[in-house]
Amino acid sequence: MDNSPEGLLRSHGLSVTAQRLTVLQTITDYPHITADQAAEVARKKIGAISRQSVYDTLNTLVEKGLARRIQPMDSPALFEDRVGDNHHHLVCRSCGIVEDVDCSTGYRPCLQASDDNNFIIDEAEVTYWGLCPKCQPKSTKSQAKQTPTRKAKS
Amino acid sequence: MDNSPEGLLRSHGLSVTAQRLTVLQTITDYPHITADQAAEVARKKIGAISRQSVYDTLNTLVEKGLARRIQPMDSPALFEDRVGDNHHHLVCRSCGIVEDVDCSTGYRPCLQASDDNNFIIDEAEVTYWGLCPKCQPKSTKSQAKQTPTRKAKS
DNA sequence: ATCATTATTTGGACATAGTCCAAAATTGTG
DNA sequence: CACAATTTTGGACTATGTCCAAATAATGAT
Ligand SMILES: [Mn+2]
Ligand SMILES: [Mn+2]
Ligand SMILES: [Zn+2]
Ligand SMILES: [Zn+2]
Repeated sequence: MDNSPEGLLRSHGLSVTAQRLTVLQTITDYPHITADQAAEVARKKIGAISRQSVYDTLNTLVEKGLARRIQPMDSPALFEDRVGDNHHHLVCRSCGIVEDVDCSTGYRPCLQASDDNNFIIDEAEVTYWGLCPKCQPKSTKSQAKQTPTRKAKS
Repeated sequence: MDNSPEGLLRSHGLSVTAQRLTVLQTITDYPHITADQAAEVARKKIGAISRQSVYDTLNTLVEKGLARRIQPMDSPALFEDRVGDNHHHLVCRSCGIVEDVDCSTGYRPCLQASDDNNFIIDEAEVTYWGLCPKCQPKSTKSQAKQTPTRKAKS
């Protein structure tokens, strides 16, 4: 009924547990975190939590619409608590950092397919690939030798 | 030098092997195929091919720009030979079928991010999610009970 | 507060997709 | 044909995630 984390869980029919509260806090603190990274963080906060519980919690949060899962190529799934706005993502090919981008047309689905092939489209998922500021060649200055982890496509 | 499959491989510095020719033909015949499915098809054509060789060939083809890899959520990587046009994809949440969609603005990157966060963007990857014609509720008629394999997001 | 019921958590096994590696086979070259 | 370089093979291994049944914890009703 209130808007505390506890109330948020209860209002979605979920019982309140230390594990869920911790995972929920974790994806708020660290948007675009992997399940295993979230487990690490959660363990620092509450001492122990099973891997399965982290996965269960994340899956439940996604089901209930309290979290969103994205899955950039060559990355394990990433979780965030920013939901409902169908925002998009910028991914750095070199360091893998993920940044949010507002949906340019505001609402989901935000894009018309040039031909919808008679599909009923409910979502347009957009991933922008490129180089983040830190990973960009620094023109004249001595350039840090980056080993790209994700190669640009043809 | 010519435009046979053999010439295509040679012109990219690759030696010509039965395995490569077969995998190349396979992704032409079956766009959006998985590595394991491609292995199955290839085996029917030439009797035997190792799983590793299929993966190696597909990776090499992608590196050389002769194939493209896409990775819809909850799916293994899919390969196709349609390259260089940065086209997009429609994915059915129910049956998983993947269809091509032309890039609406013609050239890559085809979309401006609303804020590029100072990234240098080289590609905009778009995946449209929805229901294919076969998986859509058939209004009045008796409706096949579909068990969606991929749930719609909040 | 205590109990009973239900939901959650745990750890271990299992599944899938993919890579690493060294030996064997094949390809391209002279 | 023979040699060197490349590719293929099969088996082990890794990473990410799910399945399962037993143990534990949370909720609702006395
Ligand atoms: Mn985000
Ligand atoms: Mn395609
Ligand atoms: Zn970067
Ligand atoms: Zn379908």
